[in-house]
Amino acid sequence: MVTRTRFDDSACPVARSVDAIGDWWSLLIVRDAFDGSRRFGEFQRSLGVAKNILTARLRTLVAGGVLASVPASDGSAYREYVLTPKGEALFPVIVALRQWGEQHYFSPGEPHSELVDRREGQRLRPLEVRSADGRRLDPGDTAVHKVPTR
Amino acid sequence: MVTRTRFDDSACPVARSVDAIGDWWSLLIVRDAFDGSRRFGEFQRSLGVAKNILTARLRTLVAGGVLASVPASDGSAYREYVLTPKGEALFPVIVALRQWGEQHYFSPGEPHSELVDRREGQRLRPLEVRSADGRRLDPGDTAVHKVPTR
DNA sequence: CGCGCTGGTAGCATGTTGCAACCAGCAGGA
DNA sequence: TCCTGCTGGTTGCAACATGCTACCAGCGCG
Repeated sequence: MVTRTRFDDSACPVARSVDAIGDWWSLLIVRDAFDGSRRFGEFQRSLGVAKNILTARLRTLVAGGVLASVPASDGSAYREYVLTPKGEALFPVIVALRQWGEQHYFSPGEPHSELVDRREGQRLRPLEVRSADGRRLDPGDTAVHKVPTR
Repeated sequence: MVTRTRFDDSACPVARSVDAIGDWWSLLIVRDAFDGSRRFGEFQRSLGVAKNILTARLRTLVAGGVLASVPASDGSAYREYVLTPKGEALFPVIVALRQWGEQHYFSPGEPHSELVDRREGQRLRPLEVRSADGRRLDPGDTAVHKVPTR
């Protein structure tokens, strides 16, 4: 039932993304999906979310094309939830949130889960916003080009 | 009153970020701050959010150190809300959400607000997740290194 | 000194969340 | 075959959060 958007500045891609994801639980579900969770129970245990909420979120994520519901890979009669290409495209969003959290909400040395490069086992390089010709950009180097309402 | 976290997998930086931001409105407030909004009324008109909600969100963002409340720059007795360095560090998060929205929730050619490089006026390069040694990484190239609960 | 603007509060209806209980299908064991 | 436990839900209800509307206080200008 995501027919009506909650945020009416509909020309802004950020608002549409936010509306498409739905809520924070959905984002954490996506994070868990990146971390390898596939089954209802895995998400439920990992998140500690109420089952009815999880049911609803999984449904809207599937309806929104972020997750797909596929037959379980272990041959059982159950289903699994896997990221679609559109869901995988959320990777930079999750990484950005992760890096911001690492930076500002952990004391130095405090243990936390880490996202590492599978080949080298090293932590990732911080995300960088770059211009079309490759210069690093800070917020002040950018401007929002508002579209005329015509 | 963000004393208690809503998400208990507290070793995950993503969860902490999500908890620190609070809700989607807060994220859109931050987006507007990047776009140049500073005054209560600007946020309110831009977002269409109820004023009591906006009041609460601005307060928690200030309490969380994402925004700072400073005397108005025009000399009036009012206050303005500006991003702190911690708030500015959310830039990649907003850019990532924006790019995902542009990619998946607009028809080609559909008008929308654009974030451009101020110097060249060009749209930004898509964010790229890279390893420490600079290789581009897809989700499958990474793994979450869960921390032992000791 | 009156009026409008900004930046809020207060009260209330409604919607959403979360908890707990319940339930159906499948699987394995005795 | 029946018992038992696990997975993946659904349902009902109480509590909380949201959003709307009305109201209000301080500033600033004429």
